[in-house]
Amino acid sequence: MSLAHVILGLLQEQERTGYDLKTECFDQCIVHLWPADQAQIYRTLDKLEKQGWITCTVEIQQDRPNRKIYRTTAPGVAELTRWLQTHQPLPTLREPLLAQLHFAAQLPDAAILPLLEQELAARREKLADCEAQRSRVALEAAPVLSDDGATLRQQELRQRVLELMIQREQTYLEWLQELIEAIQAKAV
Amino acid sequence: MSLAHVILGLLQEQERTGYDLKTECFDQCIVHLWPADQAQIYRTLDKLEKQGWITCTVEIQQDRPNRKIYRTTAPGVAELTRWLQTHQPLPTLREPLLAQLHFAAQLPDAAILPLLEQELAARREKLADCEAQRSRVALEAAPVLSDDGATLRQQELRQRVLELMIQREQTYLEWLQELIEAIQAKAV
DNA sequence: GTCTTATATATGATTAGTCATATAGTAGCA
DNA sequence: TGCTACTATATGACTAATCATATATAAGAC
Repeated sequence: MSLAHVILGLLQEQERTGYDLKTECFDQCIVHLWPADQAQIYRTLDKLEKQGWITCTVEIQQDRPNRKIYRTTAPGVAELTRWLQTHQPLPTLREPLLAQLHFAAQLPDAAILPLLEQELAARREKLADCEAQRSRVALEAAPVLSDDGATLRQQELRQRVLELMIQREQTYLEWLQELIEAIQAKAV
Repeated sequence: MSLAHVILGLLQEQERTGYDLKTECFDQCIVHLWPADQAQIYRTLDKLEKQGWITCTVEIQQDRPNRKIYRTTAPGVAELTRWLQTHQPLPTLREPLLAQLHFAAQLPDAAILPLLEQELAARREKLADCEAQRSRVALEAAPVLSDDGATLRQQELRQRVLELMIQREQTYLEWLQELIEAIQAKAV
């Protein structure tokens, strides 16, 4: 399961609580990479702890609920390193809109077009989100110009990953727009 | 659940058995659109039948196991039409390689490159598969030039869907190649 | 004679992911 | 005073998907 390894990766960067993981990582930078909900994060933390790949210390707080701060162990880091070098099978992607279009020929234009328009709007939002994230990573990168090579390399790799996600969304958007135009021009 | 609707769409085209669905549809044209394994197909057929959206008749065969031939019912077609016009939320995609790269900065080039090369090979295979399918659909389309508009529209839509899948794979491949070159040139 | 492949359906077990809800204290707002 | 929002963890219930295996017959390969 890759979620476990993503969490391992995040905890290796920095010790964190489940809440931190959710609000700082999964809701922000990891959303488009590996979405995970709160329940799954906490359950995976339990699993990782039982595996011995992470440990936790409880921080008792007076004004707020106690926090369980997790960090990686030596076997955890070893497992992460192993996973990082292991080729994963291509993800199976299921795109509802494409499945719909595969069967949509019988529908009139007036039924197909709204579907495409809604997808267009949703995709534009996602693209904007990825672009905003790219800007944030770029800003992070600036102050580290004098930093060590590893950090630079990380920024560069993450930028590239974002770049791909943005390009893919752009491809999708252009395709959608062309399809909409073709249908409007009665070419489909 | 969209699998149910994909099956509904396939059965509306033509009556079929679970085995037909698996071998003719899901293993061939639907693989890259909505992969499904045999167990899931049979269980979904049961569910659709209980829902009253499909019915089946058993064909008794002497030399081979009996076949359960499924077809859509009127409520089933109505449900398909409703679904075809209902906007579905964007799929959440989880790409293991991108997740790995997000954390891969610490790895030496010699560890990252094989990962990228393996992905490249797998993606090339997938692209070839999609392109082969596009050729098949194009061949199907040729004899129907004189056919009714609905069939032409269907071919056109399916071509467009395939076109997008191909474009997305090409984008991915180009990105991968650029990344490999950048790493080899020590630019990352 | 055995092994594999094709035809055909069914089910048990498990994992991964989602949705909802519970608990519990603090802080700010109206 | 009550309402909402934030911090923080936990669990029950469920769906979707995957993996393995069972059953049964026939045809063809070696």
